[in-house]
Amino acid sequence: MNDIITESLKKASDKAGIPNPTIKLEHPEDPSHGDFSTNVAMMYAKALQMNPKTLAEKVVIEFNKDLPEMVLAAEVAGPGFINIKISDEYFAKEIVKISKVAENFGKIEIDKGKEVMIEYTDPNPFKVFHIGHLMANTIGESISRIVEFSGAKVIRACYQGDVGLHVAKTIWAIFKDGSFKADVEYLGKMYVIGSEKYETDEKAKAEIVGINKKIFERSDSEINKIYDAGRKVSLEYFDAIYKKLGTKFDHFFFESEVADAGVKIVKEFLKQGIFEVSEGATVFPGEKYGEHTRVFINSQGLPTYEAKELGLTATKFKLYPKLAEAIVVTANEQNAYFKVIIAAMKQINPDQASRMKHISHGILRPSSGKMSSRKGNVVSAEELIGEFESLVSEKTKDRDFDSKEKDEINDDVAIAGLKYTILRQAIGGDIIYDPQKAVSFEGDSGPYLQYATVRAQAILSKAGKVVTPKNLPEKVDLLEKLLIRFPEVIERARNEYAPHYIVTYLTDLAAVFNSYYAHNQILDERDPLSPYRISVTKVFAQTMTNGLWVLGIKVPKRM
RNA sequence: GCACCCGUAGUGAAAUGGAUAUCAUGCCGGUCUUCGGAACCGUUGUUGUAGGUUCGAAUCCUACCGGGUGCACCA
Repeated sequence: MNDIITESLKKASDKAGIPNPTIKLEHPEDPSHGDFSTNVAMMYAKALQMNPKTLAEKVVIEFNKDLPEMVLAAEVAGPGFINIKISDEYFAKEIVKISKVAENFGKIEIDKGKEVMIEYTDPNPFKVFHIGHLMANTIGESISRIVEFSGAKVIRACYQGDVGLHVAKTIWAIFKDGSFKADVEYLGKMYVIGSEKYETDEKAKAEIVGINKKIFERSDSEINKIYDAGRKVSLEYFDAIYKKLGTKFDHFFFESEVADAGVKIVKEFLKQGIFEVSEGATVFPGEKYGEHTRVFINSQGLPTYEAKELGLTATKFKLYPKLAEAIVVTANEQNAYFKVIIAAMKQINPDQASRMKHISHGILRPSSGKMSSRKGNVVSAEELIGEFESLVSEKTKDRDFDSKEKDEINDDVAIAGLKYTILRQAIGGDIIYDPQKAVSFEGDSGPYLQYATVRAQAILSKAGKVVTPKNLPEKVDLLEKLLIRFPEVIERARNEYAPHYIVTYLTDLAAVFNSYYAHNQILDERDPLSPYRISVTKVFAQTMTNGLWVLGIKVPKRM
């Protein structure tokens, strides 16, 4: 529909004296202004030395001469907008059409045939899986699903730091502690101790650096034993969290696997002058490219995170050479770091560099202060999910469900509340998480969306079979108009890597449906419009289900 | 010190350079509780400051004020 209208407007504008115009079609905020509007006349008025309103009138006259079928009327309004009204019949017919193939409603094909890798979450074995990882996972999973919904083949990747100083710090503390427990909480504690000593105690620092080297070399059997056991218990623990969150990774990358490749690249391009040796370390002199200098190989000859990143990227493209995009989701404290990496990549492999995309998120903070697993004042994902779950179970405790179903509902609702909190706002900013408000189920919330969907599902199961309606309404509601926009919303979310457009849309849609529900009797055997309303309800339920799926939120059968 | 990001009702957010800045929450007031009231309807209240660009600025530019993050061998 959008394309047809844009085309007609283009022709009309051309006839009205605007040669080859760019047409921007938008939905006016105020529905009384029509279903579409465009500002072509205002955009080109100045260049043509005309009054925008007069120009708009001319365009409308031309447009009216050959109206697309679904358009009812076009008129000039305000400072020179052209407002377009679509016939109610068109909307009603579209809804009926969609109701027959609702399962795929919203899927688009702009990425058909493309392969896209998205790397996200990236927790580190031996460290806590904290709420930052939870945030990255929620965002990365949603972007993955948006891209999938757009037709691409998505490869979900997770990159885990199984070597590096953080591991050495943990193992050092375990040696000092004298005992070893294969338990993530214990490992987390040891990491905090090792980290503190590294900063404050020169002797400890030297020992940790020594252990780090041995980890890389795998030269000490006692270290290897602790290392292997600790790595295993961490990874199993992460798997349990992914399951709960609904993520299935296609590929796990480990720092230990990409380190050598990274070192090789740095050494090769050191010869070509891209890297330099400075104070015993191999660095990338970022200042030459408007960035800052970073160390890629330290003075002990070990690769830093930077070199490993290069190795990782090279490995990704080696395994999947066709990748149209290699997206990486991280916290925004890594923004400057990634700029340097991409600047270096541009020198090493400009083609691959152009396919890299870094998306960063802010922090999810419980009350105040920066969260850091180094300082130990972290909220773990487990704690946060647990908190949500117990608040949800408080609300469902009087419901008449058996305990197994209730557990599932509590899980789905808690995760919905959490993911909604993260995805409702534009990616990048901090999310201030007030425990009380985040769990409140009133108004904007994941459970509100689930509830509206569940209500619609209940009606549908009572209605039985959805039949093709014989009667269509003369006037459609805002609900139908909104429903039809779903694929547009997906496309915009995909183009801007912005799940929050979908959240905003679904929240709007659920509110409009709840209002429709309150004002219309949907099931009524005597009402000839009832079959139509059932079709609308079906399209609504499926749009919500599909939209929530894209956000990584499940819809329970009952709640 | 330098660089980047962010300042929108009491609170949390939205807004593709467009029309009267939207939504939720909060406060106050209301709704045949037949299809699931975790709902619906109404009232109240907002673009950090000062300039500039533009027919039009929350959005772009400059300065200032306030907050966050990052800047050499951590990840």
